[in-house]
Amino acid sequence: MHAYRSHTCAQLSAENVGETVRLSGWVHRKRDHGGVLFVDLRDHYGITQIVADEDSPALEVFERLRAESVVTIDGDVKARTPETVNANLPTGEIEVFARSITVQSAAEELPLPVFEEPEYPEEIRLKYRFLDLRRETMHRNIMLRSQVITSLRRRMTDQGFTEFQTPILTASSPEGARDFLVPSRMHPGNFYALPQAPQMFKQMLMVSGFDKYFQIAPCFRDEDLRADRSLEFYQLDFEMSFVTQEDVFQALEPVLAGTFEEFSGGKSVTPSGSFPRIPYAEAMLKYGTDKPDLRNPLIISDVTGHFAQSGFGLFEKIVGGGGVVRVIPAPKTNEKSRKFFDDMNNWARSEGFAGLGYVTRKGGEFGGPIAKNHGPERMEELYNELGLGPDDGLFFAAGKERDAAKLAGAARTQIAEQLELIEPDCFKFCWIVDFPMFEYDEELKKVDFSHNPFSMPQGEMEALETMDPLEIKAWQYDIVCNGYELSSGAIRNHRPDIMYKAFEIAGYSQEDVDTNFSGMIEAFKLGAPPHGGSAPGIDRIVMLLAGEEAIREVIAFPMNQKGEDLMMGAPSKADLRQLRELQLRVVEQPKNKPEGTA
RNA sequence: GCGGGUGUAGCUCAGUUGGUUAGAGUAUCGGCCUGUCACGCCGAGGGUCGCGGGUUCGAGUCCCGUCACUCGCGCCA
Repeated sequence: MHAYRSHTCAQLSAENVGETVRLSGWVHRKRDHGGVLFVDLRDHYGITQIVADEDSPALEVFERLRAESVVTIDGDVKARTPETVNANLPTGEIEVFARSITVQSAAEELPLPVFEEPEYPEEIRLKYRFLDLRRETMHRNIMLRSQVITSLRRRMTDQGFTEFQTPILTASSPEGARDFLVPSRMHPGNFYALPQAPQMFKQMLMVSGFDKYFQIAPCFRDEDLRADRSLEFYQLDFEMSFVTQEDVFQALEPVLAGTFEEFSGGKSVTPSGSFPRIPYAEAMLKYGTDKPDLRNPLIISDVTGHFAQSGFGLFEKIVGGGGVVRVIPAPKTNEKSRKFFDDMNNWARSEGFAGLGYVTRKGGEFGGPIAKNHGPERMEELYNELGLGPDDGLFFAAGKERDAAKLAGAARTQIAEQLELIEPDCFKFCWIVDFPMFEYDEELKKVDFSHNPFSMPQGEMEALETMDPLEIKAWQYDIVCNGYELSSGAIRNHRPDIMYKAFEIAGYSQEDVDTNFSGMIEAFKLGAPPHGGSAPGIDRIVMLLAGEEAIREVIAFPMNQKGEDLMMGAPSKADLRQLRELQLRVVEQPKNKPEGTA
């Protein structure tokens, strides 16, 4: 017989009654009745009840063994009597009578219980992640992650994509985030950078003639963390040659829709081939964000024109100063108290906005200061234009366009949540397209790239030469699901002449480009195919499918919000020998910075 | 860097208007128990109320500061 087990803890059933078996696992739960004792023995696969009585040498061993100890049991499979069958357990028709027991590893008192799953502080969960991961939900999440990755990989290879590996120790890439640097021992004073994405390499693979690349790629960005963002994360990174934006969409939609359908547990998924394409400008207007949650039925409208002349002085002033007025409907709020509307305004203030105005309407009767000053006839006109009914409220976000759009977007989410309008049990995808190529940087007082400088401008050279730079769109796109940005991507600029011209508009010379991006420019001068791709975030995909609200719940060993690994104790100080080898010295910063220093 | 929330036993939490020796469940330890599956019953140990300062006759509770964790903003595709 095998040293540790003849079966797993999920394998035995009534068919095995009478067999002698060997099981190994963790003591999940122990029920000691004195002369008889039951143990739920757990492994990766499931749970089997072990029983020991005074005829078994295992009885007194189990009596002093704590939960989560690891044991090997030799015993006989016995049928349970009908009244003792546990219908909740797949192995509930049988139990194993322990003939002998070997304690492989006795557990001390636990800092957090594995059994049952109340909320625990993340600090303790992360410090004892190996215990946390034994819990059913976490175990299931991590298994789901593996299955999702397997499915994504299969769907990509089925479409003719080839998986590649690209360097982890590399040079700084031209993404916008802060790099992680790794000192080089052989080149003191020089540093590798960890990839923020394998961007340059995948483009180089296209130039190398490989046509369709993908990789489950680790990426590193040294920026502050969020619930859906960590220092390191994985992307389904892919790139294709001789493609238009439409080709990229047609390649990715079946992969995402297929994977979501496979693992959504019956929730509806936007079908492949019908992901809506929403231009960036439209998204900012209608949803107040470039990552709209389409489960939310509310649509923002611009009503600036209505308030150019208005009895409501504040809006008139804002509009006169070049600002805008946006509105978010609050359908069927006639029964809502004044507190509901005031609370929304307080919420907006707590979020750092100036405030959120509102109009109430009950049975056609308008209420609130905006309606009063603007006048009921003009309100009626506005309502008719917006297609709103006699019992619909209306919230107002006014200010500079950027601020008003942002407030309206946040309010749209808040209102829909309060009114429980978010459609449950579905995954709604959309593409955000036509991102602007350039934007005006208010701080630097100059035109700069708005996203990635290596995207192809729509209209190519002609657009760069003839159009207002701020009007030029890029072949740049994001894919969004339920309000989460899953990826961004682009058709790349593979033409050195267009590259130079684009950088010239942003204020960089040909020499700047040659110096900073020599490898890429060189490659593009020696025969580069038109190409493009995208890179959906794996952690966010699994998070959505697992129904979790933080990617930490689908990462086996995540960091806390300060970027610390509490289990391994990273980051940690380097010892002097290591530093000497690298010719580095740590310069301590004074804790209390005197005024005027950076 | 900034704003919100949280911090009481190993863990989850309660703690009234500022008032006796800070409680419960769970876990741990000891005792009893032959059919449980959240087993049950009896008992015990376990506390810098995050930390520091202040107000007060008296602070877990009020005030100020600070730290930790977390959510968000900035930042970041």
